[in-house]
Amino acid sequence: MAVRLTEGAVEALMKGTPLSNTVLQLLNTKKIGNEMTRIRVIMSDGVHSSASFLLASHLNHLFDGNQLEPYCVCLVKKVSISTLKDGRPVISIVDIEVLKSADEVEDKIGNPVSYNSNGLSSSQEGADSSTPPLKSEVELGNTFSPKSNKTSPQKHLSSTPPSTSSEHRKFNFKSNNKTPSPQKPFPSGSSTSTGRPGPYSRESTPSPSKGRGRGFTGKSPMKSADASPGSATKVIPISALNPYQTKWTIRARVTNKSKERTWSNSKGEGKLFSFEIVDESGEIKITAFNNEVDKFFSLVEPGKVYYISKATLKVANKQFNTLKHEYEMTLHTHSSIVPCDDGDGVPDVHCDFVPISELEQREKDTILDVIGVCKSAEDVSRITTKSSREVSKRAINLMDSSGKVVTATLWGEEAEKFDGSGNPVVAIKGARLSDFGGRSLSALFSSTILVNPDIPEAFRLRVWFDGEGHAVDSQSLTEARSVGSGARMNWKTLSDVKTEHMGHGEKADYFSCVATLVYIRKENCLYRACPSSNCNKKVLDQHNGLWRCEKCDRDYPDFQYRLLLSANLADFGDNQWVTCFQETAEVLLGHSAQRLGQLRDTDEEAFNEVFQKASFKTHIFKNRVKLETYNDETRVKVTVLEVLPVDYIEYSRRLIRNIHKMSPQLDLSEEQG
DNA sequence: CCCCCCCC
Repeated sequence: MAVRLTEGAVEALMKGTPLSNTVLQLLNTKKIGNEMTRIRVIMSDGVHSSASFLLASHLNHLFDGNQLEPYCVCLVKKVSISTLKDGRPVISIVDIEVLKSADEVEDKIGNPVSYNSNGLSSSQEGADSSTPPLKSEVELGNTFSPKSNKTSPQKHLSSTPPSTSSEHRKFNFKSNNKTPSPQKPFPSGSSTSTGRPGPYSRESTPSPSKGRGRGFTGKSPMKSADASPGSATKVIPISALNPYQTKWTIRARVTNKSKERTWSNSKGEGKLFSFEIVDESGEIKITAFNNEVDKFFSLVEPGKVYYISKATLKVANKQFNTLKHEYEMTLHTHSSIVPCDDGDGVPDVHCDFVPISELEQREKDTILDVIGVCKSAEDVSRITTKSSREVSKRAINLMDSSGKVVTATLWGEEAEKFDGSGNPVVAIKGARLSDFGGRSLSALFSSTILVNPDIPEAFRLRVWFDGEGHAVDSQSLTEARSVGSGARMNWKTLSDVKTEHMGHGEKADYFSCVATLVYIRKENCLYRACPSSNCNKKVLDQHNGLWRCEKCDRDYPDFQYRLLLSANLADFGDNQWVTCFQETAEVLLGHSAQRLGQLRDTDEEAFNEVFQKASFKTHIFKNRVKLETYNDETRVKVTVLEVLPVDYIEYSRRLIRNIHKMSPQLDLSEEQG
């Protein structure tokens, strides 16, 4: 039986429509990323093909199990589409099923042409060879090239131009590699591998290629003979630079570039910009002033590799330079910066992302890298600094898969241009950790802010957030309210609730308390609920594979687990049974209802452990209390509306207040400490 | 040769 592909699906997906259950033919796969752990896929609907598909990593076993061989026909059940900084889409395949194996199909269906994200179809050629390389396909790793890595004609500026035109030619971009597609991807070309000659060798040595800028299926070409343009000086590692040696060339990648800035002080005025570069040996900061700004500002592009020679080394001013190098560099009239098109072996920017949940353990003022989904963002605002300067600022809330949120502040232009719509993934390299509000982050002039960066962490977060993360009850490390906002909290001890007869009135009462979860009833904490959104009604097992919702008056093929938790809270004076619904219960237990349902059905031990771990934890509980009559028995019912992490400053203030309540003769001012 | 890293 012939299989019918979902014609038009590729175009729709590429335009950002997250179609489900499309039937597509897989034309090819390729391992990508520095660790070669991501699988990129070319999919075809018979009309168009596209290489913008990425297999979500939890599906890698399908690739490893040789199920995703070329020409197999797949049901692409679920996708998650994200957009790279330059606007190109990445279609993450979240769920897929092979309908017809490669053996059964044997050939390409139809005559698909490659669909480019600009909406144009390339003519003639088959998808395999004509698909332009996505940056992601060649560079996925814990790295990024911050700005565009376009292969447009290189600007070529130098105060001492390259000596020969042949060398210039040699540096031209090597593209359009039409090598027939190898069945297996070439071996990992991790830029930090040590089992091959280093990048400083002048010998012509074969080198595994990361494939930068080469065709999708291109085989690693031999690296061309090394040559530093314009001089006979040796290419040395950055770490070997010092002020006592002047004849050197380094080959390094630009990782961070400042804006052009002017200054004016008693010593004079001028303009400058600075950038940072990295090679296998280390990093160094380079500053250009005045004429050198004009000469080099537009040439130097983040992410690109250059030969650099003839600059001045001076001792780094550690007050303003966070890099480890003992020296920093200043460009002068004879300095030379020449683009190097072959960046093999030169590492990309590396981020050491600190999970948001770990920020509480890190020391204040640490410079670190974070990545998260922008859950929400403030509007931009203008503030005046202590030195009477006006600056724009915008706070954004970043969440990662730990469910923790941290507030990060962007400044100036970064604040103004930031667009948080669509919950982009945001990475900040070199943010400063502050203890404001508990823990928060601030971008510095030296920070790099990346929106939807082209790195696996970002794809992982995208898939996580679009799948389950958006519904997770997050907890912020940054206490949004400062002093006085506690006024919104009606603080009570548990004994207050009783002695003040809270909830006995017409309307419900609301109170907040600090209490410890001393007991959680596991029994009946989960129920099977209607899968339609906002219904939540318990469904009945029809014992025919269907679940009946009385409220919707419908049978469903599935259900969703929901939590309805009964727990006992205690503080220093009393205890209280409370009810937690889905959202609060998930926070207390640290797992989604769905996950707990699975655990209960498959791993009782792990299920029990969740409750053990959640027990004897102290939180701030915001509650509703109301008198309820049930079977002629009247009692107060306390429902937990929100669970917040205990902020120790708040907590101690509250303790003081309570102690004061108990011993009013003590003059304890809350304003102290 | 700069060196601003901010605000609640």
